[in-house]
Amino acid sequence: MIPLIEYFKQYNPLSEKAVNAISEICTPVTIKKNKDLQSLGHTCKTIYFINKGAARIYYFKDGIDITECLVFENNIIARVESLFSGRPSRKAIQIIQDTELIAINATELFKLYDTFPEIERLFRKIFEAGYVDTVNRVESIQFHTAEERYTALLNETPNVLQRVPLKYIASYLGITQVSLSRIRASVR
Amino acid sequence: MIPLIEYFKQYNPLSEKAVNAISEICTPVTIKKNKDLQSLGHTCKTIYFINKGAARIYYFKDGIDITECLVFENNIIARVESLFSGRPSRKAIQIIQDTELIAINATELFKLYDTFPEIERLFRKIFEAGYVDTVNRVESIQFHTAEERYTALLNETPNVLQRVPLKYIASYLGITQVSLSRIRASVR
DNA sequence: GTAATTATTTAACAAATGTAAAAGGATGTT
DNA sequence: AACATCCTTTTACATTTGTTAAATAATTAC
Repeated sequence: MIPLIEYFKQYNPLSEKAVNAISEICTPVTIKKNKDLQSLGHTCKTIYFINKGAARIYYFKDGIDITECLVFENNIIARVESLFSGRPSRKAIQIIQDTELIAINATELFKLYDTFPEIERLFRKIFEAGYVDTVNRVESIQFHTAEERYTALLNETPNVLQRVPLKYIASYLGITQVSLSRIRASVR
Repeated sequence: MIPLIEYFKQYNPLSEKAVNAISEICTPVTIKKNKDLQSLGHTCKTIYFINKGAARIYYFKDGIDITECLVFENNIIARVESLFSGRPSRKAIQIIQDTELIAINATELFKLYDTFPEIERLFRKIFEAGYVDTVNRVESIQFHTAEERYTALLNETPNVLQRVPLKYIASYLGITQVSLSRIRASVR
């Protein structure tokens, strides 16, 4: 729990009462590599914090597996388009390495918003930051070349190549495996 | 003000007191076509609601004008990456047609969050919806062809061609004007 | 440890998009 | 009305990325 509380405090100070209330709706989860943490078609009702490991959100477009995002330790992962709309998600969460997580019951969390404005504020700020990241991602996809996106990813996450199969990285970058292979060959 | 209050109530019910408090930090603004509403380099401290008209957020990438988003009446427009980070924006807001807006003072708004949890909740929900839209936009850019994105835009905003110059639409779709011209020729 | 499976690279060709330059249209100003 | 300016299209060619298939490398299962 400690890394999660530290993570929260980066965004908003929390009273002891609020920390306790959040702790009560958290459950530790350990999952093995390649397992699905949340499956396609279900409505997202859990927000996860990754203590250790790596995960991705993915979906199928024309039968092809697409990685929407990659998330590593000390970050939260959730299918926001389902969490905020209440609609079933067309996406799934898969564990990429053996991973330790903390599952936060989102239904209970949203109830806590009514009694703890500081918790509502905390998650407001967390998701505002996620919103900003996503706006920046649009810019990155739209106006940087695939090679620029690849080298930027290596800079942001230096050990990503050791942790994530290239086939997942390719679709995350918005290109095919073949194209990524060519870029890697030309970068060498 | 009435369309703005109606817009708010779609997201969250508001007490009369809250409506009054918001009204006090709102200012009507009328701007002519092609004028910049907010200029590049300033920190975003205003959220706008478009009563009538159209606007875009744009920036320069390698000296080329890029449209990040297009916004029409009954929607809010703000440079969230600056609003939520407090950092100067590399982006500007330009008015595309003669436009009537309501300017919401964001600095004052954020102060209202402390006294009116319902207002904090309102804007939390508004920006959660914006977050979802942006996640969907990533998907659209990454995995749909330019032609698919063009026809999707025509469906979402049927009169967009009458309201927005093609040069803005092209960069919004992530392609050049030449490429958009070719797509339009092939769609005919 | 070996076989089977999965992941990655390479090759050859096709399709989409970019670049630069020129030509046509549309719009605005005087 | 005429001129200048800006917007859009077209053309020709270059570059990037996609597609399919095969070859090689790495990993997993027995």
